[in-house]
Amino acid sequence: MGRTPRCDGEGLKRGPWTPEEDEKLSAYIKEYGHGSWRTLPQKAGLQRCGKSCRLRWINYLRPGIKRGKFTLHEEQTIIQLHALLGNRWAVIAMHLPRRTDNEIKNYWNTHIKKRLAKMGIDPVTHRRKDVSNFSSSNAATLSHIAQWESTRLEAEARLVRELKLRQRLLIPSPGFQCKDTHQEHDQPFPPLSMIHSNQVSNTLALPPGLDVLKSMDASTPGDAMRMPTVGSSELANVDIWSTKEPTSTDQVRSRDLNDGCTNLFHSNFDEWNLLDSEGCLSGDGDGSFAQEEDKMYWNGIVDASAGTWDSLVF
DNA sequence: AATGATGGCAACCGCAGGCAT
DNA sequence: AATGCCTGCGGTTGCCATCAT
Repeated sequence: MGRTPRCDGEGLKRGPWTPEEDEKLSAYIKEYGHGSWRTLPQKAGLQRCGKSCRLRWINYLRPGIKRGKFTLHEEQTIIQLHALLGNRWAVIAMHLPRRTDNEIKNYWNTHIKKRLAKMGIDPVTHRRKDVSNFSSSNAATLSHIAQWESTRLEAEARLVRELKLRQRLLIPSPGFQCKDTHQEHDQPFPPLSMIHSNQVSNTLALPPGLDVLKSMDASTPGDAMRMPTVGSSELANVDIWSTKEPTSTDQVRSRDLNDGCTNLFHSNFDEWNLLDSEGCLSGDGDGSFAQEEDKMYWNGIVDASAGTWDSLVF
């Protein structure tokens, strides 16, 4: 494997970007595209290394980037996907259009991680840290933990179900938009007519970010016992039959499936009515939740996952 | 008001994988 | 097959603003 050149070239600037540099970079990319990042700085008249330019563009200057407070939907998507995927920020970012992996990573490290830890939930495993600790904790905390756990399991089960359903049908979920981590573009699935006429490949690759599902698929009995269940009515909510005009006829792309998962999450969150006028999380913006708001927040989780613990059907 | 502690976030570092030669 | 380049990713650092004392 090749060696990565360091950004320590003679006369190369580092550190915070100035407005002038931003303007140069933006203007150049808008005019010519980024092309090779290595050669871009020279062409654009910047005393930066290509890597620095790329980072600045992707995380800050790229059009359509959403900044500021995370919405409840976004936060829940992050938490649930992190429970499934771990620190795979790039994959998680695919589910949060217009957010960068760097921003999500920062938000996790500075807000969510701390909050979960405060509640006695291990941010790494998404499980209770120590049962004995909770024997003396108050009922509200216990309730929150239980809610969190049920929601985590719910998310896992939904992903597995969705995957299995699509594998069984050998079709992807249509209507979902394909969102590249760093470049938004729509790439809907081909219509069923094309699929049925074998105009598209039957290949359904497991999304790279969802490799975990492979192991879950062959889960141990113990793991299976953790899986919550879902009635057939929920499957009906998965809109697998809607069609859109195709732009791709080759094969199902893994990230499309990823996005399907996001929609799945959001289908539950739509029931919530906990957002402020801007659709943002309650709170004062410094990451701390008032106790009452926190209760509502987590109660929303349990509401969303209520009634899904029936029989296990895959 | 001064100073240290803490939090938030942009940016950097180094590794890994894909691809071309 | 080996090598090198380019890009993407995740972890970490360091700066700056805010808060606490």
